[in-house]
Amino acid sequence: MARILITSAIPYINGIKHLGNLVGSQLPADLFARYQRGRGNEVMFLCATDEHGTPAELAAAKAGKPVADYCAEMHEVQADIARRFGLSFDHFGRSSSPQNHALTQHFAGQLAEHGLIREVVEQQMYSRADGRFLPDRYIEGTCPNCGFESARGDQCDNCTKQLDPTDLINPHSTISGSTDLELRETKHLYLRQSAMKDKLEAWIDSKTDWPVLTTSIAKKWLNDGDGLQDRGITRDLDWGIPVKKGAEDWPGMEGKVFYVWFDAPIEYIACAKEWADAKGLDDSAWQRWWRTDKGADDVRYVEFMGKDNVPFHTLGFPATLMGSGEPWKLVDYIKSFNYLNYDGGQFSTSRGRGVFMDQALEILPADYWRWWLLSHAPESSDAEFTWDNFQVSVNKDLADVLGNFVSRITKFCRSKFGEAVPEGGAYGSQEEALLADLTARVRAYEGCMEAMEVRKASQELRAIWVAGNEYLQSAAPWSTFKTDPETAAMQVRLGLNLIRLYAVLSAPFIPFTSARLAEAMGIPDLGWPDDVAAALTALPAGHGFSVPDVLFAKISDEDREDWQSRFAGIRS
RNA sequence: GCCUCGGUAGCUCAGCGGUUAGAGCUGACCGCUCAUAACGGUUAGGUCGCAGGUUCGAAUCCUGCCCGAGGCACCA
Repeated sequence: MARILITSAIPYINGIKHLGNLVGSQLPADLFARYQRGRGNEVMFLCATDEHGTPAELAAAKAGKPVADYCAEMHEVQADIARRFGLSFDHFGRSSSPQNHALTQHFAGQLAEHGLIREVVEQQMYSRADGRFLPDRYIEGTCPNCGFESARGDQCDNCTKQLDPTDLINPHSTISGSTDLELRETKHLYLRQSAMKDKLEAWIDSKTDWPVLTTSIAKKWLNDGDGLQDRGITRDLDWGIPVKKGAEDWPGMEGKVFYVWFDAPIEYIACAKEWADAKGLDDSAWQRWWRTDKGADDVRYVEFMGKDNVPFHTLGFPATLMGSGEPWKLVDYIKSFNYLNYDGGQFSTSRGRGVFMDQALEILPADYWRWWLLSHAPESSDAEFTWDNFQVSVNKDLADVLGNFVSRITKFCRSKFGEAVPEGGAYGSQEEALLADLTARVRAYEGCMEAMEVRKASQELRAIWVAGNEYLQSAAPWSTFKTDPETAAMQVRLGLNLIRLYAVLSAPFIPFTSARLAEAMGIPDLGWPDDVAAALTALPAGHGFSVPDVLFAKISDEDREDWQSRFAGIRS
């Protein structure tokens, strides 16, 4: 039995995520986790909320709540939505957990001990009105190069020139609008990534099976300009993990916290400890997933993320793990995704444009979204959500091909043989051909799922559903029944078994529907069909079943038009 | 500006050096009538972004250009 460790990029705490965020990491990670569990492998699937940083502090202030309370509430909101989408995390943790505090401080201490931390005194913009240091992007002013009035402190959006906040004319805080800014001296810790450049590069070079999208970004950072640069890992903020050297205080760093991108990936590990603690297990339970000296040497670790997250997962986080000098498990495969756009543009939280996870579940069950999103996952390039496409895909694939198949076979059986699997008859050439076809298709489906080729896997699954309709059409039990009821019984028995097979195979994509099918067929045990022919005899003659309600109601034109205008957002 | 990825039928995509460029959806036609007016079959539809080049042969390799997206280091 293989052991698979799976992490999804951890969603930021600030607000409810949209469908693009969902399909970019959590949903495909869930697909993979469910598939691997279905195959009988041991899976640890981890995700969490990413709770630190300036945006969390600002969102909390806007909501008029203490940051800790705000994050606790938003964590529950996100956890609830994730549950309702069927995201099957073994644990959904928090980067603000005590476990992550301790582990992040531990890593910083280890890195310092190995001479990989240096202290840097630097000048940074401070806003007296806001009472905080401002990240470059929170400062706007007039561009000295082109005169654009809303240039940001790091770059002018108009002429694209790279800027320093001190370059700006009439700089002001984008938080308060205050112009009362000054340069202040502050001390920060830098992770000496430059010292680990060769080690990181050798490691990246060994990953020959990774997508180009992933390795090219890493190599750019490694080799561009002067090569890999050191990275600041602390900030002057109130909310975060206090800077400490392991359990010891860090002289001169009082009142400072670790930078969110330093502690967020460490939460992948801390999350496993949260899981163990919540279950009352000791440290060996989570260490066997993360420490190669404590049982993790046979673990395959796969990370899922959007392409914007790649640098931190290919360089920053591995640098932290390698630099610790301890035998932590490094990622084996990174599956990265492009972006999902919404109807000709980007999803936009501020404009209310596009569908957000909570809204999606208000209008349709999770499986509709899961199916569409996964079968249109932005793997090779950016993808686009349109209501037309959504309506047509869902109606055709789910309602017509799968839903109607289940309906026609169960209802036919009920009317001719009753609500139990009929007995009698033996396979003929049509059935043998179907078994051969299905066996080949199931093996192809497994191949796609192992390779995490999400779209192709969805196409294979759909083809497996279609094979059922083709069989019914050619076998025509409604016609056979008139002259040869025994053969019709065999055909129907096979059809009912196909439903069970579909429940098993479809579970990674549409888990809620699979569960309904399994219940209707009266078979709670959904073992993976390693032997397809055998799997199609799992429901024996005489086994009772029930006719399920309509699996997928079709989306009407009225619904589509209604939703299209409802989620269009404010035109600008 | 630099780097990377993408631009293939009306739509969503596959193919990435070798027979007449494929699939699903949409359209047209036929069949079936068990079923959510569902299903099955047939068929139509493309100078493979543009211009050059390499090759016996290019959607597939190279060069340039156009269009879209991302990255370019402290925004998560």
